[in-house]
Amino acid sequence: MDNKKVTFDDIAKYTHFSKTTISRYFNNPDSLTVKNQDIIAQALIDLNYQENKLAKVLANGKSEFVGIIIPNLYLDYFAEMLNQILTTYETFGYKFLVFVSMNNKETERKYLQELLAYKIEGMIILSHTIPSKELASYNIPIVTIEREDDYVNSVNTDNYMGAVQATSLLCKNNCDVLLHINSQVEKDVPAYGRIQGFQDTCKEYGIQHELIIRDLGHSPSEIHNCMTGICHYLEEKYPGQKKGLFMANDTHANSMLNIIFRKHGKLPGDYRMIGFDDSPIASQAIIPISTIGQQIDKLAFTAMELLVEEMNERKKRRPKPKTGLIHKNITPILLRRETTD
Amino acid sequence: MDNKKVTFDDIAKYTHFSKTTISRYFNNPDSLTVKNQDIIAQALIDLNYQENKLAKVLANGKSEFVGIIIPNLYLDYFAEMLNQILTTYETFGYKFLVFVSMNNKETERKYLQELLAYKIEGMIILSHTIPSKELASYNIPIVTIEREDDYVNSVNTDNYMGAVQATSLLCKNNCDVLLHINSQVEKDVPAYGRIQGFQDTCKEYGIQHELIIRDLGHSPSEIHNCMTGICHYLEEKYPGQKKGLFMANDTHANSMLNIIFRKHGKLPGDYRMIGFDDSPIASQAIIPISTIGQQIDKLAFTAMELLVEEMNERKKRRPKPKTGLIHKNITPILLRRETTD
DNA sequence: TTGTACGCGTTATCAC
DNA sequence: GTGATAACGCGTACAA
Repeated sequence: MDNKKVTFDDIAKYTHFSKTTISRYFNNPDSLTVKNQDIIAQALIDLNYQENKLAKVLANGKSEFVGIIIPNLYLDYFAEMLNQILTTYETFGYKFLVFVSMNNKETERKYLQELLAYKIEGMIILSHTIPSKELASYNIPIVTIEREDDYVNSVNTDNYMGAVQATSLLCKNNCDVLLHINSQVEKDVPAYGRIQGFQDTCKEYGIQHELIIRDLGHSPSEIHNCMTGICHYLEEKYPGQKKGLFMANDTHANSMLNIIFRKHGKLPGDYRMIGFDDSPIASQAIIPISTIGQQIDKLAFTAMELLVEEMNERKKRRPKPKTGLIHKNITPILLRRETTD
Repeated sequence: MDNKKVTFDDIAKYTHFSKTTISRYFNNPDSLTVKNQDIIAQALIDLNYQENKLAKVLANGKSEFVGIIIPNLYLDYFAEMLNQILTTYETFGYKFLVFVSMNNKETERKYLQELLAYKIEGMIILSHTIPSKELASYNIPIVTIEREDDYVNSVNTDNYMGAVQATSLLCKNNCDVLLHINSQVEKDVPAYGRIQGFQDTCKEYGIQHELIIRDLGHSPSEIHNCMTGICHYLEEKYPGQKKGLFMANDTHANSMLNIIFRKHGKLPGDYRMIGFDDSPIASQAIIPISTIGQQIDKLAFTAMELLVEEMNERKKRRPKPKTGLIHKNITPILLRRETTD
């Protein structure tokens, strides 16, 4: 009813104990007699006490806040990642302050300041505009996921292995020529492994292949147009040959599949295709798309695990051992569906 | 470098001012001489000061926190909604503490307690397990989005109007029979308007129609199986007739479309279809799906607007006028694509 | 324009 | 087992 906040003082007066005892009831109950515990417990109910964690933070420094900066939520890779990170609350108890950066550097810096002002104990960074060197300079526990990580701890999908799996499968599907269609990727970001893995594997198999790097656009229609162009290109350049397409992600794969399917009324036998991510779109496509499934749950959980370790370290020893950087790799999973044999 | 936090006291000593003056520099700079402002500004840089908003909150009560409880993030309706809500930070400056509830009542209550403990100024609720009556009893500014809202302020899509638009379009497409396929929906949730709007409009047009209410399942495969069954049912019951399908959402629409398309190699002329939500899947489908687009950005912004008003009210007048509940409606937009004429 | 003193709600350090 | 009392970092009357 009343919004008047009841504090330890109120409880103390009500029970004729001191504030200290009330505090102990919460933080070290065993140091009170069972009887007195009951008295206080009852008082909490009578007075309808609600704890104030902010005051607690001010007093002991542990905010139990973790900051998150994520580029967006319309890519379901990010949405699902955030979902999984938030879910770790059940395990670790950390609360999350989340900011969507839209890939703007200045904006991100502003968000970083806000997060620091709220005394977050650590942060998880998924956006990629701020160099890891700068991130590291904030001198706060940080784990990045799937981005440049030269100066910070990180968790990444083993993109290289994923590409190897995808490329190998296409080879075993007896394709004549292998294509990897991707946009320009910097060499220092984990996703570059998809390109590297594709090339290495093709060479290892000694199979004809081509790397198609283009600006694939961002909106669905841009992607669609670009894929249409590439489709024409392929049919002219490799007529009659069995083409194995390793797409950069499931969205692109779906777009390409739709184009081919509408053209031929099916996925012709001279096309095999595999995507990346295991987005919902992959299984909801006109034909379920084979893909390399990122284990987003594991990525998220591992990231928090790593971060929690770091944060605990901060709380204990003064002389932090300053161990080297930790980069964890999560192996993706090959999901065979209907666009490969 | 050092993590020793520098406080107003440190700045005060460094500049030979008092703490109060430092505080004023931030909250009422004009009350200082320009010269002294500069001195303090320089000191902030020299000492590398970082503000502590938690202390500020404890002192003045304004946490600038808003709590969010959202069912999940794998439905992109929720993901996009969260995206849009978080984006309002640029406008209103409120930070968001977000919890994913997975539709568990006890879990949600626990989250509510956590949120209250962090002195949130208000909350936005998208999950629907806790009755609005209980929510209202927490006596804190609340806005719900698209859920039962008998006792709280809310923002909802005008589902009824959306259904009217969809149904009317199918009528104008000269369909012989109209079908609305949905799962069981409680009458007190806004989405029920889709069913009501469909029925009313059909009656108004005097057109043959059927309401198909089934448990449509949750996983993609469950949905697929269910849609397959319904498809058979329709083709047997309404052979040769032009069927206008108003699907409960785009995911269902896409699933149904895939089934029909794979069966006939196209969307036959005796099928028209329209979905709901304007999810990405709608435009990425094998044929772009006509749909009723929820204006998620407007829903989110309006919700925050409403919440901010409430929160400001709390900060000012003691005798809050206790005005009646506010339920805002956002009209959806008909998006004609290729599954309707 | 600037300073003093106290309050915000909790924890930590001593005592008893 | 329990209780004073001083932090924690900042805001805010009230003075000067």
